[in-house]
Amino acid sequence: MTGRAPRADARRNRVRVLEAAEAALAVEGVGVPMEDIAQRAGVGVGTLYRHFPTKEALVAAVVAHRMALLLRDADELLAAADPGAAFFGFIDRVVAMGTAKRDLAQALDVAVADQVKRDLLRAVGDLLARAQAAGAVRPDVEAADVMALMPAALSAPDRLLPVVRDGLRAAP
Amino acid sequence: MTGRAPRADARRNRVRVLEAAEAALAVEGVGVPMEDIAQRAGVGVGTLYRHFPTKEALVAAVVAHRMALLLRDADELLAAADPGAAFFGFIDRVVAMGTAKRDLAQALDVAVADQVKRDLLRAVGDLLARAQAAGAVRPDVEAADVMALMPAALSAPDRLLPVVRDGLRAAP
DNA sequence: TTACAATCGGAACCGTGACTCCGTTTCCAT
DNA sequence: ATGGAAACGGAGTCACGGTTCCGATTGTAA
Repeated sequence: MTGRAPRADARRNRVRVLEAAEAALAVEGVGVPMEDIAQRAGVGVGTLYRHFPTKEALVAAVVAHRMALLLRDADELLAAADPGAAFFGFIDRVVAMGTAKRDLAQALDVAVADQVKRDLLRAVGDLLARAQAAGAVRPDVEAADVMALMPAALSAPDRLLPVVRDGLRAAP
Repeated sequence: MTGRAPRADARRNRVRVLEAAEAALAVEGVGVPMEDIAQRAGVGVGTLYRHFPTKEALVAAVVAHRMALLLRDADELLAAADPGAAFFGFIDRVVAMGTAKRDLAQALDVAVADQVKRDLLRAVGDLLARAQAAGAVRPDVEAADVMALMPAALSAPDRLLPVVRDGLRAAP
C-alpha cells in the first residue's frame, strides 16, 4: 500500500525542517517567509515543498504538534482529583507554552490543524464541564471562550492571568 | 504659510475615501487592498495616494477617527458620578464599537495612530485610576491590560463580557 | 562498485498588492 | 469665457513571497 520507506537523509531533513519551522514561527509568527525557514534548516526551499505540499500544511504540522502537547497535558489533568484545580492548571499550561510563541496565539484564531484543534477543544470541554459540575467555574462559558481568552492573557500573564482566573470562577 | 484652500472636489473625494476605507476595514480587516477601497469610493487608486501618502497613513486616519470617538466617550464618562460605573461603561462602549469592526481589534495590537492611541490610553488610565481608587477595580491592572482584553471579549461578548467584568472587579 | 531512483538546492516563475507617473479632466480666479 | 493650476484615473512599475522545475547530488539495493 504505502510506498517503500523514506531515505535516511529525507527523514533527517524532515525533522530539521520541522524544528526550524517551529523556531521561526515562535519568533516571527506565521508571516515568516518559507525562504527563512529553509535557511534556518540549512536546506533549499525545494526540500520544504517535498515534505509539505504547502506553507499552510507546514504551519499546520507545527501547530498540531503544539496542540498535541497541550492535549497530553489536558488528558493528564483530567485524571486529577480536583476538577477546579485541573481546569485552572490547564490554563496555566497554555499560557506557559504560549508565552514567547507568537504562532500559538495566532493559530488559535485561524483555522489550521482542523482535526487536532477539534480534539483539543473537546479535551478542554471535558475539563471545563467537570469544573463547572463541581461549581468551580461559571456555568455559561464554553470551551472556545476559554481559548479566546488565552491570547489576551499572554500579553501580560502576571497581571491578566489572575483577571482571567477570577473572571472564569463562578460568581458566589 | 499653508497653501491655498483645497478644491471642492478634492474635499469631497477625501471624505468619500475615508468613508470607503472605514467600511472596507470594518468588513475585511487591514488586509483589504487599496484597489478595493478605491473602487468602493468610486475613485482611482491615484486619488487615494494624493490624499494619504501611504496605506498605513490611511488606516491610521480611520483608526484615529474610531479612537477619537472612544476618547470622547471616555471623557464624558469621566464626569460621571460613580467611578466604577464609568469604567465598566467604557468597556461596554469599546465592545459595542468593536463588534463587527475587525480593524479595531487589529489596530489595538499594531502600532498605528501613535498620538491618538497615546491619548486614548491616557483617558482609559484616568478612568481606571478613579475606579481603582474607589475600590471598584483590582488595583494591579494597567490601562494597556484592559485594552488587551478587548479583542477576546469581542469574540463572544454575551458570555465573555461578564467574565472580563468580574475578573477586573476587585477581589473581596 | 555501480546504477538508478529518491532527494536536494536554488534559480526562475507567477500572482498579488503597494505605490508612481503622466496624459486627461475639472475647477475657479480673472 | 478661458488659461492654467489642481485633481483625477488607471495602466505600469516594483518588491515580495509562495510555488514549481530540473540539473546535480546522494543513499541504497543488488
